[in-house]
Formats: sequence, C-alpha cells, structure tokens
Amino acid sequence: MRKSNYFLPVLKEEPKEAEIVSHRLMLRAGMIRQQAAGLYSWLPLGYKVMRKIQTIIEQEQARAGAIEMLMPTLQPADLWRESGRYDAYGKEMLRMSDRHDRDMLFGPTNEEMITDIFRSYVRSYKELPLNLYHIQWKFRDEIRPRFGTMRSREFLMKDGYSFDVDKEQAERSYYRMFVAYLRTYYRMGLTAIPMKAETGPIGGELSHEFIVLAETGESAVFCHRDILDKAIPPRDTDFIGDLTPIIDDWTSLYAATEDMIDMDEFERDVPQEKRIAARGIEVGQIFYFGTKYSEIMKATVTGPDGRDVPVHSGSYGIGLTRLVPAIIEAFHDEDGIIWPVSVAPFEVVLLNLKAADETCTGMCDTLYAQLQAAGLDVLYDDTKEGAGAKFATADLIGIPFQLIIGPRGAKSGEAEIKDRKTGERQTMPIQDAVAFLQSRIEPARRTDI
RNA sequence: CGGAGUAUAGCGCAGUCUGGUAGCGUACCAUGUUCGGAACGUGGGGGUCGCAGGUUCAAAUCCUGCUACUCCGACCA
Repeated sequence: MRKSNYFLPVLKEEPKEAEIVSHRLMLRAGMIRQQAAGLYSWLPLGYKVMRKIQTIIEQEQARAGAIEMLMPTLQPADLWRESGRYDAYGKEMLRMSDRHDRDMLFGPTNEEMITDIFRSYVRSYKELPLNLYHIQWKFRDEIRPRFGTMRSREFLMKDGYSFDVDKEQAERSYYRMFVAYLRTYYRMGLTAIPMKAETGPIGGELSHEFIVLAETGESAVFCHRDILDKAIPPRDTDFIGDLTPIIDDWTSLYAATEDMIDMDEFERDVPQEKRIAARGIEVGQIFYFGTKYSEIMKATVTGPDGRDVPVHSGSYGIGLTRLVPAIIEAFHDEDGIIWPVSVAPFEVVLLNLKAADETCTGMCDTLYAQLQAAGLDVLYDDTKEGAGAKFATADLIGIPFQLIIGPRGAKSGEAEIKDRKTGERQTMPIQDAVAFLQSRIEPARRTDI
C-alpha cells in the first residue's frame, strides 16, 4: 500500500481524553475514532490489525475442531425470557422494540440463541461433540466505558459453545479450547496465562481466564514465575486424543486472579522467589457450565441407552476489540507501538526519505514491487514529507521493520534496515534487503509453530 | 447511579473573574528555500464560542435549564 493512497490520519499531539497508553496510541496512530461514549469506528490501520487477529483465531479454532458460523446482533426477548436472563441481566442489556412493538435486545452474548439452534437440529449423541462459534459485535451498556476499546460498550467478541453428551466429554471439549487458546495468544506474540477464575453471571463449575500481564491491567493477578516459560502445545497436537497431560501440566503451577486468590495456598505452593504479583488484562475466558441452559431450554439428545439427556455445554470467549489495546499495552515504547509481526498492520514500511530525488524514488518503486512479489505486507511511504516526519510516523504506528532509502544510499546502492523492537539498524547492499527482510519476517509470523 | 470536571477552528489551548466586532500553537491551502529524526520564510482559508431561553444598547463572558464528553467509585469480555 502506498501511503499517498492510504487513509492514515495520525495525530502529532496527545488527545486529552485518553488515559492509558494503548488508548492514546490507538488514537494517535489513526486506528480508531470515538463516536460516542464506548463506541468506536475502526479506521483502516486499526481494522487491519483486528482482521489479522481474527484470522489467527479462526485458524486455531479450526485446528481444534470448532466450526464458524454467524448469529445476528439483535435477538428476540422471548429467548431470554425462556432462560430467565431477560430479567436477571439488568441495565447492561440494551433493550429496544421494533415497529410491531416486539421486545428485542442487542445481544450481550449468545448462549440462548445457540442453544435454540442446537435443540432445533440435534437429536442424537452421535452428532456430538459439537463446537460452534461466531465472531460478532456485542453490546453491553457499561455504566462507565473507559480505556478506549479496552472497555467499550460495543465490542467484537469470538464466542464459542460446545455441546457434549456428558460431563466427561464436555471436559474434553473444554480442554480442546484451553489448548487452542494457548496457541491463539502465543501466535499473536502474547504470553497469556490461564488462571482459575470465577464463573460470574454466566454460572458454572470450571472456568479459566486468560491473562496478559500489563501494568495497566484491570485486575491484580498472582502466579508462579515458571508458567511464563511453559512451552506452547505445537501445531500437530492431537486434539482428538487425550489432552489431559497438557492441561495438568499448565494448571500444576499456581495462577489466580484477585477474585480467586487464596493467599495461604499461593504462599504454600509457590516459593518466594518464584512468586509474581502483578496486574493483568483479561483477553479471554472459558467456562464449563454443564446443563444450565440445556435443562431450562430443553436442549436434549438421545444417549446410547435410548434415553434423552440434557447436553453439557461450555462457552469460550475472546475479546477481539480488547486484544488490540492489550497487545499495545504489552508492546510499546515512548515513540509508539511495537507490533509483533503476526498482528502488525504491515510487516515492513519502506521509507523513501527524499521523494523529490529521482534516483531515490526509482529505487524505492523497484523495492516496493520486489517486497510485494516476495509476499511481504508492505506500506510504502512515498509522500513528500520530510525524513524526520516519516521516521516519527513509522515508529508511532509500530511497523516491525523499516526499510530506509535515502538519496545517498540510493546512489551508493545501500539500504538501511531498522528493527522497530530493538532499534538496531544495519546497512546492506540494496539487492540483499528483500531477502533479508523475508528471512526475518517469515519465521516471526508464527504460522508454523 | 453518587462525586469532580470540561465544552471556543481538524487537534491542543488562551480569552470568561472585570460584557464592547474571537485569538495563539499546530494542522490545512499557495509559494519559495530546505531534505536522515515531526524543517524554515512569506501569503491565505477555516469558528452559529455545546444547545435553548433570559438579562442588557451590547453576551464566548452574567443568570436559568438542558445535552454531550472526561476523570474517581460501585459493575464488567
């Protein structure tokens, strides 16, 4: 993409309303625009990041056997009356009526709707296990939205629902999502720690929150240091097989949020030098809630013994619109964002330091074509801005690699490459630059791990 | 929902106390000189001063009501 043809409204000055660093940087980098309290437009750069996150989620969900679909944002109130949550949910639920005065709501989640779909079609245990998910906008009328898209009212969430014939099978489904989540966050460059969690208003018995450590995190968290270095289950993990050893390994080390922390247990199980007490951002949560909805909404299947049983379910959420700021909270410095390659809006930015210089521009045009041909996602700053402004913008929007071509280098055949993360720069013959970038970027995509 | 603030050009702000033809920086447009870390000069365009009502010869400024947004608390993917 040529920057001259792109829409990238970066701000030089600090927006006054933004409190935390990710919100400030998302506004300054031209990723989002606030339209009302807790409502945001996603501008091209921000949306591109979210699409990359979405693709990773979809790939890892598919690997774990979950099937993607799409349910509507608006839901009929009757479905929620049936589960009893229409009255239980309170003012967080945005309610409205249509032209025929039918009570509707903007869905804050989809347990009722998916249960309705399930009970309409599935009759036999032989069709199980089943795990259906969608990625759709939700609305919760937060009393006080804040921190940009970290805590917005409208938010994009992946929510998945598993259906199994009994608790044992349901636990296996839960474990599949547990492993899928570990892989999903890792592929985004994050270290997300599964922590024992409260089951909250959704209810249930077994639940983990996935937490990214960050100073600006909303909740205090406690864990064993070694959990940060645990190996992620590889891509060839057998999701059909028994995942219990992986789960046991991950849950053997203490990790809990402030809601669930048992200090005596923490201090007993974790040696002092291994204790981490920090703050964290929740980027996902998984639940097993058994037959909570299937019983009340009569979602049953016929078991092997010929008798009807209510299905055992779990739900699995990942907040996409929260992940974007969470990644920024984890990866930034005083100059701006530092994207992990796998979610970066562009993998490399080509900086033509002097667009007025014919040699320089000719060289850059050639390189731009070569970078694209090499399969790299490239932003080409072909504008007439000064060099300083280009550097500042490139740093701000956090593209992992900068390929810098100045008039001197263009003449002598030398290119400079800056690694945004380390700040390290190296000079090399221009004809080597594309291959070098390829060798650095391809493994960093984490598509083969 | 309780407490505290803010609202003046795209963005950041001054002007309000003490009423008298709306300003600064930046961004934008034109032009010239620059050109490796957000360059400089000259010229230019852009504002129903959040909305409504009131006081006054005269309101960004004083009074009343409303709305939106932000921060602190309780709530939460």
